[in-house]
Amino acid sequence: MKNKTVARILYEIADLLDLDGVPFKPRAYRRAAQAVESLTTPIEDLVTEGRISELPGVGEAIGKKIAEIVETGRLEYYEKLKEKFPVDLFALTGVEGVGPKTAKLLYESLGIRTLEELERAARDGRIRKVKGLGPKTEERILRGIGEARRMEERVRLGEALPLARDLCRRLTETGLFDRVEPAGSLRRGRETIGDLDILAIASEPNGAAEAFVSLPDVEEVLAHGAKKASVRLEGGMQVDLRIVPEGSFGAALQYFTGSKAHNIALRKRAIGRGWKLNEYGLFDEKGNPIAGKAEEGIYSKLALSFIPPELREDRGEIEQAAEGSLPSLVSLPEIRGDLHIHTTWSDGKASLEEMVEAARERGLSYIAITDHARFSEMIGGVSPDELSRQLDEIAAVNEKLAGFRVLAGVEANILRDGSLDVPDRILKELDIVIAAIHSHFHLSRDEMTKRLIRAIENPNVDVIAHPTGRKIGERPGYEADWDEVFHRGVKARTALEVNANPIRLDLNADLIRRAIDIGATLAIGTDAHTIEHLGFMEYGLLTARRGWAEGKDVLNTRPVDDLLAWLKSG
DNA sequence: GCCGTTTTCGGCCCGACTGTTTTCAGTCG
Repeated sequence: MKNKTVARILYEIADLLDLDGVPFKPRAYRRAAQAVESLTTPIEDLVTEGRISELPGVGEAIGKKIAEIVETGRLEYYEKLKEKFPVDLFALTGVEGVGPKTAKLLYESLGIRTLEELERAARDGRIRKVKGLGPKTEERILRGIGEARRMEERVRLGEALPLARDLCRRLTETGLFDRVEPAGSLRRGRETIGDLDILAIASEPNGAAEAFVSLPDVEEVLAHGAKKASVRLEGGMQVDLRIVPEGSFGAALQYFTGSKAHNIALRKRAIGRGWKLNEYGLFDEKGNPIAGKAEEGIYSKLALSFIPPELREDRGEIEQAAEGSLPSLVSLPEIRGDLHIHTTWSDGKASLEEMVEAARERGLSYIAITDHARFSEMIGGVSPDELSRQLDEIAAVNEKLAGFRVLAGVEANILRDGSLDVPDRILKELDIVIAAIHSHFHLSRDEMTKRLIRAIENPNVDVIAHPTGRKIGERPGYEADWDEVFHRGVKARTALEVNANPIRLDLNADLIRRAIDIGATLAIGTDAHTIEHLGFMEYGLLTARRGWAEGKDVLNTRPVDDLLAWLKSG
C-alpha cells in the first residue's frame, strides 16, 4: 500500500465529511493526509513499528484507520461513508463553484453522482429549478465542467515563473500600478502551480483592476471587484489579482503567499497573544495596527525570525523560527558552478565552447561537461575515443581561460545490476563522474536499492544524477529505500543531485530534506542541453531551499579548488 | 479528530465576491 494511496483515502474521507456537514473533522483528516503524503519512508514501516502517531496530525483514531488500510487494504469507515454518499465528490467539487454543500444539494434533489450526470442536468435546465440555485449557477457549472477536465493539470514551475514575470512586467508598464509582486505557491517555489496570485498596490484600484481584466490574453473574467479580480488567460492559467493599500502590503504578501497551513499556525500564534492577523495587518487587543507594511515586521512582532517563503508549509519552520534556529538557506549568488552539462558531443544543442561562454556570462566560475556515455546501449553519447579527444579540447579551453575552469566529466549509465557502462580506467581520468539510471525503471524496490548502492559505492562515482527518475506530470519515480541510499551516499562520499530541469526537480524537496538530515551532500545541476537551460539553476535552487538546504550542503557552492579536493577524496 | 504560551476540554483563520437571498450562505483562496 503506497503512501499516496493512503493519503488519497484520507483526503476523500475529509471531502465526504464535508459533504455530511461534519465540522472540524475534515481539517483533521486533511492534515493527516498531508503528513502521510510528504513522508519519505513507507507508511507501512511506521505502522509496523507502532510509531504512526508520531506523524503530526495523526492521533489515535486516524492512526488506527491508517493501520487498518495498511493491514487489510481497505477501511470499513471509509466504505460506509462512500455508501452514504455514493458520489464522485472529487470530480464534482473540482468544478468551479461547486463545493461540498452544493454537491450534497445536487445529490439529494437531483440524484447527481458523477460529472456526466451533472453535465446532463445542467444541459437539461434542471439545476436552475433547484431551490437555492439559479440560472447563473447552472451556466457557471456548465462552463466549469469543461474547465475542470482541462484544468486538472497543474503547471510546472518552469512555465509558471516566466509567465508570472511577464505578466507583472506588463501590468507595471500600464503605469497604473505602484508595485506588482507574485505571491502564492509560486513564491514558495512549489514544483507545480495551480494558479497565479499577483499582489499589487495601485492608487486607482478600479482603473488598475480594469486594466488587468482587459489584458489582451484574458480569455474569461471570473470575478471583478476593486480589491480582487480573477481571470483565465488563453492557455488556461487562472490569475488572481489583489490590490491592497500600501500600508497593508506586507501583511497581504504574507497572507497570499501561504501556505494555508502556515498561515493558520501564524494566526493562532497571534490569537495566543490576544492579537489578530489578517491580510490587512497585525492588530493588537484594541484593534490598533502593529505591523503590516512589510512581511518582516509581522514575523518579528510575533517573536519569530523571518521565515523564507520556501519554508512556509507548517513543517516545523515556525517552531524553529521561534528559537532562532532556522537554516540559512542556500542562495543563487552562492552558486559558483554547474555540474551537469551536455554539449554537441552527445545530445546537447550547443558546442562546448558556447556552453562555456554562456556559463561565464551568467557569472559562474566553473562548469562540468558531462555528456552521455555510449559504451553500451545509449545512442548519441560519446565513445571512449571521443571522450579522450574531448579531454584534449577541455584542456585547450582551460588553457585559454583565466578565472574559469572547465571540468572534464561524463554522465555514465547505471546498468541493471548497478555496474556502469564506462570502464574504470577511463573514469579515473576524469575530474567528475555522474552516474544515472536511464533504463530498467521497474525493478523491485529491493533490487533498485541495491542497484543504486552499488553505483554509489563505486569509488569513481561522484554524483548520482536525478536519483528517483521521476518526471513531473509524466511518471512517478522508482521505488527504493531512500534512507538507506542516503546513508550509503554519506559513507561513500557520493553526492546526490538536485536536477534543476523543471520537468525533473529530482530529488524533490521532501527527499532533499531527508537527505540533509542524514548528512548527505547535494549537487544542483541544470542538466542543460541548450544555452537557455543554464537558467534552470533557479528552479533547482528553489527546490533545494524548499528542502531546507544550506550553502554548506551544496557541492557547487564551493570554490573550484575545494570542489576538486572533495572529488578526489571521495 | 487533534491538540496544548488560553486548554487533557474546548476550542478549531478570515475576508472578498457571487448569486440568491431580502439579510445571507456558499465558495474560494
